[in-house]
Amino acid sequence: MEERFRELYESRAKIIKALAHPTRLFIIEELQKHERSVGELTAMIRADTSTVSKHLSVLKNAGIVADEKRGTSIYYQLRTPCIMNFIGCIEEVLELNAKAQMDILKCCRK
Amino acid sequence: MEERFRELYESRAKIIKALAHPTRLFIIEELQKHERSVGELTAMIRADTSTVSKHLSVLKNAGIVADEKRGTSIYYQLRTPCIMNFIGCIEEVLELNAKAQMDILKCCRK
DNA sequence: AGACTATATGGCTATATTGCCAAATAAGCA
DNA sequence: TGCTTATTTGGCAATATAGCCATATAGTCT
Repeated sequence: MEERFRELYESRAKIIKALAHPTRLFIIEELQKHERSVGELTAMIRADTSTVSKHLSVLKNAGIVADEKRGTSIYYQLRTPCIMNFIGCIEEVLELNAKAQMDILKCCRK
Repeated sequence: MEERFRELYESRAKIIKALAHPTRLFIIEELQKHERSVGELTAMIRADTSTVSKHLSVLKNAGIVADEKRGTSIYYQLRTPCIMNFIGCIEEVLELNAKAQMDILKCCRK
């Protein structure tokens, strides 16, 4: 693997890592419907504000969401909705896994 | 966020986490072209065999790749090629980020 | 200015991940 | 059987991440 390739994969991995957390996946799915303020998200997630804020800043640093101050709150929105497509693929993996698990159960029971 | 939702996001995050590493992204891209043995991949990546083997087992546990022993080697293949689509979206994020960076540079220079 | 609200940051501990080495396993072959 | 090759596993040190608390910042309102 050549060096410049390694860098490309590194950049991609950084973005993907930003997606790789349950809370952040929730946030992304929520933002796809609506833009949301930190407070609104915090209420839905039921965690410390600071925790939610940190998750948002991870997403923002990765360039996945953008924020906009309006009135007294800061609203976050999804910057690249294509992110959602990819959830579909993850779901496909999960289904395959579940199916494989079923097969194991079926085959070894009479 | 209700409990059962949390579990769904948890499952998704596990899969995504398995993708979130440069070496594993390389492996996935490589497997999309070809199935490959551990040895072949190790040669391309130039890391310890044990390291590559562990990366492969992460991908396998997530259900992203499957392995098949044939002859003296174990060949790994991509189980859900849709994984590749999602790389396209990651690329889109990277491009947006780069563009934003350019804008910053342009705007603040005379 | 002072008080209040919304959000972000620093600091900390607990936990997870990475990558190497050494050792274990598994299979094929002399 | 013993040797060799291919791959996996265990152990360990270095590093990164998560989440909470306390604190800081920024803006609004009186």
